[in-house]
Amino acid sequence: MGNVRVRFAPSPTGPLHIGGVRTALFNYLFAKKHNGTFVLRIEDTDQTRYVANAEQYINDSLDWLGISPDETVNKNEKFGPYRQSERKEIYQKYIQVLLDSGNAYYAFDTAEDLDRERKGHEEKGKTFIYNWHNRERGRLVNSLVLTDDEVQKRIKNGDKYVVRFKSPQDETLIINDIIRGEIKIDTNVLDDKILFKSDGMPTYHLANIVDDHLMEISHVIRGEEWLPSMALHVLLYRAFGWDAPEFAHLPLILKPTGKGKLSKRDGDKLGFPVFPLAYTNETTNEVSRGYKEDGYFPEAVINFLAFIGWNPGTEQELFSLKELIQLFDLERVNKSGARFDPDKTRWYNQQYLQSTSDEALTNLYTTELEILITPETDTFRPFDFKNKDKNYVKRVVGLIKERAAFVSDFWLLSNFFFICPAEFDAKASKKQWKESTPQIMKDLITVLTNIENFTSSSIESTVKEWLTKNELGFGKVMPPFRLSLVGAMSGPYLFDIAEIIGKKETIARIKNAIDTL
RNA sequence: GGUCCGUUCGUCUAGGGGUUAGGACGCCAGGUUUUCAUCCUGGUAACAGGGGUUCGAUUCCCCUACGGACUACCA
Repeated sequence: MGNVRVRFAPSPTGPLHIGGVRTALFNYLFAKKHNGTFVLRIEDTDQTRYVANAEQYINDSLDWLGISPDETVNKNEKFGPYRQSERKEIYQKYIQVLLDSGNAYYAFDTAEDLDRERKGHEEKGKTFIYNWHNRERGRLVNSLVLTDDEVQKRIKNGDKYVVRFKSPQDETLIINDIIRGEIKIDTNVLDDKILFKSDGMPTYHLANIVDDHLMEISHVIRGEEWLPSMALHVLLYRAFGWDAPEFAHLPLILKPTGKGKLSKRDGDKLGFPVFPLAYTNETTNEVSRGYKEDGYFPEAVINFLAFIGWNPGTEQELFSLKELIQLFDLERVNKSGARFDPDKTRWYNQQYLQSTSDEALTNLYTTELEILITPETDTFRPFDFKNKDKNYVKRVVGLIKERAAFVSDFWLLSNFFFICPAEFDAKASKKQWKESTPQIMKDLITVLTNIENFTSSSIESTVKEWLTKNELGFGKVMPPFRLSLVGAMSGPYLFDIAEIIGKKETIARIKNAIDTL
């Protein structure tokens, strides 16, 4: 393969959606696989939809995931500027080339005129296409039906106009897509798309082709929503006399349930993030959840995103970014859309959490406050880890990590290692705390007091010995014992808990339970 | 409506003219843990339908159905 240059070209209209992130990832993987260059270009030609902090958000997201561009605004600028709003003159120059060669023309139709045409056609059950079909009937006002003098007069007069592409007649285009193969298009069904808007800005189609050519893009990897535009784009390259890049249209990410593609609303409704980073809408103050803030590892997000619409053909599921780069192949990308599966994303994160060292998890647990403060744990997180011995926390983490999928689960799973249970699970208390329990617990305290070497195994053997000697059932002792230390019928192996919190605290908690219950 | 793209377990998918159609998530059951979770083992479950081509089709071709995208002076 020659010099590979790919680009991710989002428009800064809001936070980057997970589908966009997947497109960026596939571009990144393809670039790295072929020792190519990954370019980030900002497509901000629509001034009405521009959102100020969106560009920063895009950069932050790619940085967090570790798939930053090689070339973009303020970074290795070889073909800049990388913001389309700063390339206006370039587009003006190139639209003139198309006008001069007769591949484009001026159109003066107003939005109302066009609406009326569309409605009229619709009523007759026909489809309105702005192309040679009706152009020649002289119904539309453009430089194909107007004389040159009239056109010049209107322009001088300050009349609003757009520039349209003159699509060819009676041709069958055979275009190739790396993922889908050959696609046939009849040029007669193609619209004469607007290339240049009346506000002096190009549309996506023009800017995209001009920039991809000027930036020497070799492969265009983008979402399937662009497939219908591919014919226009190929035609545009031809009109300019340029070689077209290769195209690959990625399958869409669909809603977990129901119809259509994944949207922001689905995340709110089903309780999973749709954005890499949390995002606050500046005008509405509405906050959207992000994978980062929900406690996902970037590696896990990369892994599950890579597997939406692609797989290496083996039975391995877990891959590092490095491995993904090695294995990635556009030929193995699926053609059909994939439903998003929140359960599987959780599973991926759990896998990554299990393979993360206790040391690293302890650091996250004690320092990354934004991970800890999630909707679930927000209500009770009174603990300040600053005064806690780090080794103590690390032992706790080692004991509870296998039960967690997120670092944000840790507090719920381990709070009793740090604070004495303030209340006891009502259902469990009723069931496990009987009339005779207080006396048994008092005896247990005596037994525990006499243990010199307060380790899990010695506590276990001593307590079990005492149990058999006095013919006491496990069921009478262990459940209330657990209830005393944990406050509920859950948690790691009980003797391990006792060892970690220590003899003094263990006994204090049993006393506390006797007093409370 | 028109154009284009697609269709293997509930979901993500492997496979490919002759297979017990494989894996993962989820779900269910058993085991471990005298708790809960994890973990382990097992189970459930699929080639959209109809025509061809062929000795043979889930695999190739056509049609239908269904799903999706696009159909803006948005990208």
